[in-house]
Amino acid sequence: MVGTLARKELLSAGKVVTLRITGSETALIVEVDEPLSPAEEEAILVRIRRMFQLDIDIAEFMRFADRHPHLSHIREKRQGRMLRSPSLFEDVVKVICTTNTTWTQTKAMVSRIVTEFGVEGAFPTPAEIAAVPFDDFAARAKLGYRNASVHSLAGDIAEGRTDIEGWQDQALEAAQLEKNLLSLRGIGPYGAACLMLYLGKPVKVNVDSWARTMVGKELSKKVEDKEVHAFFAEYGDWCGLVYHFYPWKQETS
DNA sequence: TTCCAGGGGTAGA
DNA sequence: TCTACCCATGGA
Repeated sequence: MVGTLARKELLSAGKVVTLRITGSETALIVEVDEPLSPAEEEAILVRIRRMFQLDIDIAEFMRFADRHPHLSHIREKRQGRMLRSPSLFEDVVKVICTTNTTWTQTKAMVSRIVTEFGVEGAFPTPAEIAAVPFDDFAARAKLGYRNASVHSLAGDIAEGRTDIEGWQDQALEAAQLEKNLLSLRGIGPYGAACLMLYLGKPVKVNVDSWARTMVGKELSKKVEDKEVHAFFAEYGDWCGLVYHFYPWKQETS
C-alpha cells in the first residue's frame, strides 16, 4: 500500500543525511543513513512532522466528510493530509514553480534548483540561493520570469527582512495568513490557496486549469474561476481540501 | 509558427 | 473591482 519516500536533508554544520520513509498502518518508519546526535534527531523529527502534517488535527475534517455521503471515501481511504516540504520556504518556491507551466517543467525547475544550488542533493537554504548573484542564478535555474520571485524571496529571508517560517508558528487567522502569502512576489490567489492548504487552513480552492476543466465537465460548460469557487462554496472552510479529494464523475485522461 | 501549461503583476478604466 | 496585456520556458 505504501511506497518509500527518499530525501536528502541538510543538517547544521553542513552534514547531509538521506532519509528513507515508509509507513505501517499506524506509524511512519524513518531510516537515516548516518548516526544522529540527539539534537540532529530532533531536527529531523521536526521536519518529518511538518512534511506529513502531523501537527495538524484532521479529526474535524473527517467528521465534516462523514456528513457528506459522496465524501465517504475520504475516511475509507484515510485521506485528508497533504504531503508538504520540511519548510514553508521550500513549499513557496515549489508552488511558484507550478504556476503557468506544465508539471514536467515544474519538476525540471525544482530539480535544477536542487542540483545547482543545494548541497549533496538537499534542497538549498535561502542563504545558499541568496549567495548566488541574480544573473548567475537565473542562467542556471532557468525559471523564466519566476527567477526574480524565488531569488528575491531567498534574499529577503536570508537577510532577515521577512520570516515566513514564523507565520506558521503564530496562531494567525486564515485571512491574515492569506494576506501575508499574497504579499510574496509570485504568489497570487492560486498559490496562496495551495499554501493555505498545506498550512492547515484550506479555506479557498486553488483554482488551476484542472479545477476549471473538471468543474466545466460537471456543469457541461466552460467555467470561470468564480464559478469554480461557487461550485465548492457549500464546503465552507474545508473547500480547499474537498477540492483536492473530490470524487469527480469523470476523470480526464 | 502558434498555442498553452497546476498564474501573477501591472496599468488603466 | 475588473479587464487586457505581458511575462520566460519548452513541449505539442
